[in-house]
Amino acid sequence: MPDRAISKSVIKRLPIYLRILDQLIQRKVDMVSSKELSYESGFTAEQIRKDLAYFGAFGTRGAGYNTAYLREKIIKIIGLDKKIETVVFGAGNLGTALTRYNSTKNPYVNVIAVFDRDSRLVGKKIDEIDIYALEDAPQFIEKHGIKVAVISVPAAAAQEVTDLAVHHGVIAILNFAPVKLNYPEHVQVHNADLTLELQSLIYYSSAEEERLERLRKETKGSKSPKSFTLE
Amino acid sequence: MPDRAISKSVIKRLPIYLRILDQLIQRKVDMVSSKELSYESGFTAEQIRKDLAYFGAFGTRGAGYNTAYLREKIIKIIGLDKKIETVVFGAGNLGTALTRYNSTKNPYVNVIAVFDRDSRLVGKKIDEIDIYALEDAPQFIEKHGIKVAVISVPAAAAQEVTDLAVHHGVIAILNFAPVKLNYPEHVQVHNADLTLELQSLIYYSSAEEERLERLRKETKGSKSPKSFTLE
DNA sequence: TAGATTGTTAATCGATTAACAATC
DNA sequence: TAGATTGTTAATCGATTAACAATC
Repeated sequence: MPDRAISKSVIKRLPIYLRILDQLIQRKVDMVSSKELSYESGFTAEQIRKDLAYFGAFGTRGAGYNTAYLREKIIKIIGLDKKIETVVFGAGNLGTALTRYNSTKNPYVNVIAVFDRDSRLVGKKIDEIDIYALEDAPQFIEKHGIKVAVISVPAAAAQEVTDLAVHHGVIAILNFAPVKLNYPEHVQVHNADLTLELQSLIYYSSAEEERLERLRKETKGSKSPKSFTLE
Repeated sequence: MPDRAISKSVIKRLPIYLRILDQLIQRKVDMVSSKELSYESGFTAEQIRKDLAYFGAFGTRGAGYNTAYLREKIIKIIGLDKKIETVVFGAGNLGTALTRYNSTKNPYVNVIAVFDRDSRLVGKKIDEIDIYALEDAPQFIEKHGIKVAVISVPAAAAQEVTDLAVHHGVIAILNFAPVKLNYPEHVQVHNADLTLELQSLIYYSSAEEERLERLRKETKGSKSPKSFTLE
């Protein structure tokens, strides 16, 4: 186990490696080299080897990594070896999507309850998962020892829900509400603001458009557009 | 405008600054210092000043930044000054959430169409937005000159949809499908894999749990737990 | 043994932080 | 002018890339 804190960039890549390993194992591939992992993931082979080396020597020189063994190791490192139970706050479209997705496609994390303030939704189900009233959350969280929660409520309600969750034992939150949450130091909050993602993407698309436009102009204007590298 | 390419980290922060400025303007705040922006955003004042300085000198020494002026500038930098029209592929829960959200809460980006393969959805609407058949996408994209698309279809369909979109002029994609897409160099793809986010969050929550456990043990074992710093 | 590929150390690159002169 | 805060340069920190010895 690591002495120094591992960088966030490394941690963000681990689940990607895990998914690739899952796919390889399903395809009955026993061994994989860092070069092959590089091809599948888009990261460099050096980086992959270095990332893994932070946690131990999991490979075999000359041969590569045993897929099943490496998978086990990564699962342990992330902490997915014990089944993770999580709850979702907000049974809107996003909450529903997240609940559905994580109960069917995510083999490592289980959504076991959804909470919503809207009494018309309470008592209904998302697939097999019950929707409870927000008031029932404290008891539920404590009873099941829930440590991880997903917040997909409107921005105005997000802080209140955070306070509630944290107060009853939640220490990790994935927040989809477009607000900066306040929370105690021991709590981990990751923000997944889909609007921001989309907006920053625009920057690159406009840059690209301008580049293309400039290109068109230059190509038109220049006398000899023979050797023209796109870069 | 910048000579050297601006780093991705800077670009990711710009929409956050923009949102804070929007809020300040709504609260009739005219001027804001980098220190206040730091408080609102969680980034350091130095970093904010440096980020902005990449694009020009927008502030007034001794006074700070004019909120309306800085907002205008950031909008121009990101490329949100021309109304951005985008389309969503996949009218499932996630696609619906994204469509709703960006048509009501995102003042800078407009979803103008949703495409889905499921004929039972075609012809329906998400709020005011029409759901079209996937076959109609090529014509629609070309007619409206769509450059940005959101992909929220199942993993198995994502590559096909990407190919289609790119082939008809899309140059920027926000991809929610948990697959590594292949695409030409001139296309920008941002991946927003919600499962991966959740999994990497688990790492920190287990680390935190272990730390708390260690703490409990140590506190129990030690004779004099008088001066005990959490950090 | 020869070939392949890891694990690790060193070199480079990039991003953040600190410091401060410029100036409102 | 004095106080405040920007814009910018220099210093530090951290992450990625390159190189290669270790070893299967």
